[in-house]
Amino acid sequence: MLRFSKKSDYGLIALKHIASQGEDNVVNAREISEKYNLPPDLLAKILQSLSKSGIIKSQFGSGGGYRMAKKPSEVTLKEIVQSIDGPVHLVGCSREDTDCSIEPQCTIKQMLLNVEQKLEAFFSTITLKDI
Amino acid sequence: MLRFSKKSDYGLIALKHIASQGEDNVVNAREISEKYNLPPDLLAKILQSLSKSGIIKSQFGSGGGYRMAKKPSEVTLKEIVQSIDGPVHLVGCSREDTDCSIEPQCTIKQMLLNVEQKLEAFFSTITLKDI
DNA sequence: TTTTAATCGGACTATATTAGTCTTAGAACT
DNA sequence: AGTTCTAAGACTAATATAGTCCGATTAAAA
Repeated sequence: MLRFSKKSDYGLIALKHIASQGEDNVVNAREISEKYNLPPDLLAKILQSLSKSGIIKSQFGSGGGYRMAKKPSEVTLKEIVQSIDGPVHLVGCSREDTDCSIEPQCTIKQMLLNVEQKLEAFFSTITLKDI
Repeated sequence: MLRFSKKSDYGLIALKHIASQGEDNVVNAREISEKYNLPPDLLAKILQSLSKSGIIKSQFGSGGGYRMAKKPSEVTLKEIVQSIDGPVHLVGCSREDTDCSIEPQCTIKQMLLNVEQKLEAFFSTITLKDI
C-alpha cells in the first residue's frame, strides 16, 4: 500500500522519454506505448492529463504528438502525480467532499495533515530532471 | 490517491487511545470502537496486527484487552502502517513477487526506489508520541 | 465449575478504486 | 480526400480495500 498508481508510473516513463527527445521534437503516444510496452489507450489518457495541466504540449493531426511545455527542471514529481491521479491526500478527510463519521472524535487529523504537507513538500523537491 | 488506508487511520486512533491510558491499563477493542465509532470487527483485526508485530500486547479472557508493548516514543509511523497495511511500496515492482512487463525498458525504477527509501526514512522519524 | 467477556483467525461479502478498452469525433498534414 | 494523429467520454474488467460473520480459544469472575 501507499504506492503510486500505474498511471503515474506510466506517466513518468512517458515524460522522461518526451523530455529526452529535446524541446522541439514531437513524440506520439503510440511510439511511446510500443517502446515501453504500455497500454496505448491508457497512455493516451495519461498524456491528455499531462497536457491539460500544462506539463506537455500536444500537437494535433498527422505527424503530431507531444513535446515538453516546461523545462524538466521545472516539473516536479508532485505536479506530475497530481495531474494524473489528483491531489495527494494522505488522509481521506482532507478532501472537501468527504463527511467522516469519526470526525468529531478524531484525534489524528491535524497530525496527518501536517505529515501530508511535509510529504508534498518533499515531492516538490524532486523534478523530472532528477528522474 | 497516495493515502493511508482507513485501517491505518483506525489503527492510529486506537493506538493513540491505548497509549493515553498509560502502560498498565488494558483497553478492550469494543470500548475503542464505541468511543470513536469504528467498525468493531475491523478494529479487532487491526489490533491483532499491531499485537503480532509487537507494538501492543494483548491480554486474553474476560477483563482482557490491549496495552502498549513499547513506549510511544519508540513506535514509528512507518512501523504502524507497515504492520497494518504491509510494506510501503511506492512502486509496485519493488515487491519481490511482481513480474513487471516493462521491467527491461523501465527507466524510472531506480529513481522511485530512491524516493521510496527517503519516504520510509521520513515516516521513521515520526513516532506515536508526536501523534 | 460454569458463565461471561475478551482475543484469535479464517472465510466470506460488499464496495471502491484502479486499470484497461472501445468508440466516435476533431484537427492538421500530405 | 485520405491518413495520422489527439480528445473525450462511456464502458468493462480486475484488483484492493473495507467490512462482516462465525467458531475457537483463553482467562477472569461469578
